[in-house]
Amino acid sequence: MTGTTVLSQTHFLSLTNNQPHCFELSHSFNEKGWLCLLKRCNSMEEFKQVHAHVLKWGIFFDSFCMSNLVATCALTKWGSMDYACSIFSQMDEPCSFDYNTMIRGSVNNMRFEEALLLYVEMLEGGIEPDKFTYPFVLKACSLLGARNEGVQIHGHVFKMGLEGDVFVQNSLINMYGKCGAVECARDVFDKMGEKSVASWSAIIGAHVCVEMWNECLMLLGEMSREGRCRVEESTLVNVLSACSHLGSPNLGKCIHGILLRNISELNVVVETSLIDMYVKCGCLEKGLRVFEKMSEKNRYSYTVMISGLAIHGHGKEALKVFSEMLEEGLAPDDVVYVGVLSACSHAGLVDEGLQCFKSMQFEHGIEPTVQHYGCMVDLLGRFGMLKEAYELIKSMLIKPNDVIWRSLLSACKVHHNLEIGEIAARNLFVLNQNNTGDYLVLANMYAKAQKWDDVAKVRTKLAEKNLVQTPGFSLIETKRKVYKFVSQDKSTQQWNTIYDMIHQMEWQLKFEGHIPDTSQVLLDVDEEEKRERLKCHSQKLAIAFGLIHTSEGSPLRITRNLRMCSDCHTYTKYISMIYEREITVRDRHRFHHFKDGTCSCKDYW
DNA sequence: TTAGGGTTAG
Repeated sequence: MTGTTVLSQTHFLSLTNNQPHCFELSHSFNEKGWLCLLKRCNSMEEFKQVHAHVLKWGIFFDSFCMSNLVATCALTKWGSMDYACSIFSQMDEPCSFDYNTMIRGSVNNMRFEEALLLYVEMLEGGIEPDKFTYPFVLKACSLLGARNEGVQIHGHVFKMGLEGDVFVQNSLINMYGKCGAVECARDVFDKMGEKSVASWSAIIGAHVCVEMWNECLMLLGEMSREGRCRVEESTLVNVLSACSHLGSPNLGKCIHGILLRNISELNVVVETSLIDMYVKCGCLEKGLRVFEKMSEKNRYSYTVMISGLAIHGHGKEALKVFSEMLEEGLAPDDVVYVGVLSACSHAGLVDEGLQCFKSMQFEHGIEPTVQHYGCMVDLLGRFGMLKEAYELIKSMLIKPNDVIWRSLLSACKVHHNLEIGEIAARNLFVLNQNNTGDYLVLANMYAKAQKWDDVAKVRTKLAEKNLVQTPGFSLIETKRKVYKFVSQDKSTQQWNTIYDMIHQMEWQLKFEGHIPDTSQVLLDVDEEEKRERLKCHSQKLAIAFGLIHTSEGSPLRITRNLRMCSDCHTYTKYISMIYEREITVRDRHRFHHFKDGTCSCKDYW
């Protein structure tokens, strides 16, 4: 506990951790004693008293003393950047040390523009920046996403002859990475002599920023092969994020192994990343095991667990974990409520969702954001309560975005309500006219209602706008390698074998009574062509590849970038039964676990 | 004279 401070004319008394410190000011203050006192300050109150005495003793204009006052004020947790600025402004000749302190303090206090202005002021004042200046100036650029400024500063680094400093190089890699210029980051990295762990973390982080997940994993491999740097937690957190995005549990498990071998006690950040990786890779059980074993849980860990249970359709369990979080005394925030409401939505828990939406606002004082409304519209809409969903949108205090209207439109498609669907589409097209998927959903609804003129109108609009559909793809991992398939894909060398398998599967499916749902194909082609197109959707190609390259009975895991079409959903249910395989598919919204001809979503998705 | 540098989860 930090107690009160009483500073008299002759004594400085501070109660730190209940230990009184008493100094004879007359003996110690005017020499090095003031530095001692400065170091013992624990609050601005105490600092101001030391400052007052510095002024009283007339040592204020000693530059060494001023530098230390500024540094203490700008860099301690309890300090004040404004107060530091006021002392700094009184300095006649601030040196590079003072500028470095002020730049660092500004960055730590999220005052990034100010940090850059200080740097400019420093240059204009003819004060030469040193190797300590650049890491923080570059950090300001990364956090501002200021690539142009970063490039100029990179030029200054060369001019100053500091391009060989490992900290400056690491900062450059980070700056380029955060600004999305991965090639420039790579250039700095490749030219480095000795690389530190931070260099590897920074370059992997740079690839994470631009979602080059495979490259992240390759870099980790390179790092281990080089063997000079010990892999640290922070490096692996980045790689775990790559595994989550790739949906690659085997690689994720390897990383977990490396962590367990190298680090005796994992910290809460790493454990949270592990849970996130496992649940996003479809291994909910493993995620739960990590979660249960955690010695310390915070709001982040609860959020990943709740959202994880949500995307696997375990709404009731997600609500149970949420209750545990509240019992632990952790205050919920807006992000955890997004997880809670989406858990209700994925599992069709309408009453519970409505209840949570109310308690979020009235018990916990959290204003609903557009994401919360999105979850609620999704929850009501999926359940068929389309009028209620529409009423909720109309009652919103904030402007609904395209995601909200899209959610209503897709619910209208599922429940065949063209009237509200058209309202949703109209509003949606005001906000976003360039999403091909939206036009296709509307066209699909018209097609179901046999309104062919309207289908034609939507198609014409698509053509006029020159919109191209986002190419759907499916990823599958076998033997620790991730393979990517797009619809009608013939790019792989083995395409002949894969298409033979597709053909074989088609016969099996026909025998079991599967009828392809050609309404999913909105092309003006005959039925036969539609069936041909349908059977080569990326997910089916990935399944065929998986069946060829994995041993009998082993599970298949597929990750997709888009939502699954209903034909792929039915098809995969049949395949799980015919080939006796458990198939987990992660689409844009959630996980589907197919087993013995059924899906864990119970066809509610 | 002083102190100071990179990276990490929903």
